[in-house]
Amino acid sequence: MPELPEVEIIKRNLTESLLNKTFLSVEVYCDKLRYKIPQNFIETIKNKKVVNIERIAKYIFVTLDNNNILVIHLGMTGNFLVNHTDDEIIPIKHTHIKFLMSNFRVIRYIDIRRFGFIIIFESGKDVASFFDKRLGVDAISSKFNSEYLINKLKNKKIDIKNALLDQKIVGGVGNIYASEALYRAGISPFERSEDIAKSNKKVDNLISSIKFILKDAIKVGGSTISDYKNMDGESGYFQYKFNVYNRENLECNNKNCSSHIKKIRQSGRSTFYCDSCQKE
DNA sequence: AGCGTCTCCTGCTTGC
DNA sequence: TGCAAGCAGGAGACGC
Repeated sequence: MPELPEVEIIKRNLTESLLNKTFLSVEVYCDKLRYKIPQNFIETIKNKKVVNIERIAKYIFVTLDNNNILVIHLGMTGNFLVNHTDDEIIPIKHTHIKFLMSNFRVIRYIDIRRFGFIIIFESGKDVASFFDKRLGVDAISSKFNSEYLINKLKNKKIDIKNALLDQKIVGGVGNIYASEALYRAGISPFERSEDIAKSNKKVDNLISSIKFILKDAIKVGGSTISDYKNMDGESGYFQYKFNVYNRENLECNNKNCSSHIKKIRQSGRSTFYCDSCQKE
């Protein structure tokens, strides 16, 4: 599932193919994504040049030379596949949008579950007001610091695992890296957010664990990025070496620990943890 | 207001 | 073997 590291790699990949290039054509095969693709989508993009691409949390922002901004979220299964027009373009199921760029790159947006979306904003101001309500700071930015996090957690009764999933608290962490970061920090997923906020040590540890895990995953993804061109588009995401995620009943990777990884449900989401390394 | 649950979607896995 | 149920998860909607 694309969380911050996967989105960052996809953003870097898109930058290579899109930046300073012009959309020659756009084809929409399915407009029913999380938000319906608007009627004017094609005409808004066609013949426009990409002047900037950035990522905040799990969002990718593509700025065009008419100042319009494409805001992209990959949902659960969204991905972009890049080919050259000279390549054999193998048809792939669940291809919803196809872009042809002025550098003869064919970029396909593929999204099996269609939880992703691409919306267009006319200005940066519109983008800001959209995100003010629903997004906190980016998890690997310097703005994600102890003062910020303590402030966000201090009155929250929810489990810390749930807090990490709340994009208004920290942007970019999803269900997989939330479990991984808590394991690395040695913090129980059940610990209440307001209690974490009372301990500077825990807060600092949690922040550095989150940043370490996300940056480390970007490094791993970065080394496998060349495979993207030849990918079949079905799997899509690189595999990080998880310590807890999807490791139910397997031995804890901590050499000094003889426990096994537990899997439980927290607010309808699976949480993986080690009950001996992660104590409240 | 704050928090938990449901929902959208498809494909893979599990169980009868 | 075949079918149906269960599960996976991001984030907005909804309900208490």
